[in-house]
Amino acid sequence: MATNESVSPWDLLGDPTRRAIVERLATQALAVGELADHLPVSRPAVSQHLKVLKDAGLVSDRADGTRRVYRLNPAGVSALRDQLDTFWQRALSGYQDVVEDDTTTQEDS
Amino acid sequence: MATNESVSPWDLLGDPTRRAIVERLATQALAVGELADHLPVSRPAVSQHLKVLKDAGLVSDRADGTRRVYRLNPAGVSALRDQLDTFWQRALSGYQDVVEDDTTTQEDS
DNA sequence: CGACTCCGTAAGTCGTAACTTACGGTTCGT
DNA sequence: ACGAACCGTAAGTTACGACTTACGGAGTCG
Repeated sequence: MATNESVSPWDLLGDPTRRAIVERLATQALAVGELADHLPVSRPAVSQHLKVLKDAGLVSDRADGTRRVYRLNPAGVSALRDQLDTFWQRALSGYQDVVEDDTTTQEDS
Repeated sequence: MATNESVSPWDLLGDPTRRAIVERLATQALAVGELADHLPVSRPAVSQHLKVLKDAGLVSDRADGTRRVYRLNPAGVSALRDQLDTFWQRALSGYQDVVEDDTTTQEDS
């Protein structure tokens, strides 16, 4: 059920609020209310975004009392990035890829 | 003026039609009508998408008789990819980047 | 010049994603 | 057991992007 591929990664990260949530969860696991406190939208809005992210397998949740703590799902993040990379390869194959030739990468990984 | 940064890369590539255009232009330079012939939308729709892509510096156009030939702009593509990479670094710094090697240490619901 | 091709823009319609408020369920503390 | 804290979902509103048709401009060829 995790890492659902039926949703385009562009749809997932297309929303700024959702990107902010992902960035925040990358720093630390947080409850819904804690996320909403630092976002310009209401708490239910955050819940709805989290549902989308969870359905896509990008985040996982864990009960902690009355709170629900969300964290990033490494496998989902990995799958997401793979999909984006796939686009780039499809888009730029047969085309001079001048991005990687830029050699501004500070470190290989 | 090229490589306008005021538009989010997610907004640019968020639309499937726009992604198809980019992928197609990566293969070869094409006129508006030629692009529209292989897309499920009308020619003006393609024109509007090309305007967005051009304003963002992703494509450049060249007059050829009555036709307008569009091609990808390498600098724009490079800049776009940099912006996306920036997001990933911001999102995943301080977080174990498991893209290259992950494990499904996951619990759901 | 006149007809034809190719294209960009204007104007308007429409679907949908994102948001709000309202409500009910679950859990914990006293 | 009662109230408070925390959350998910339903219902409804709204803003906006993508699309269409209609039109006019620019270029080409006879």
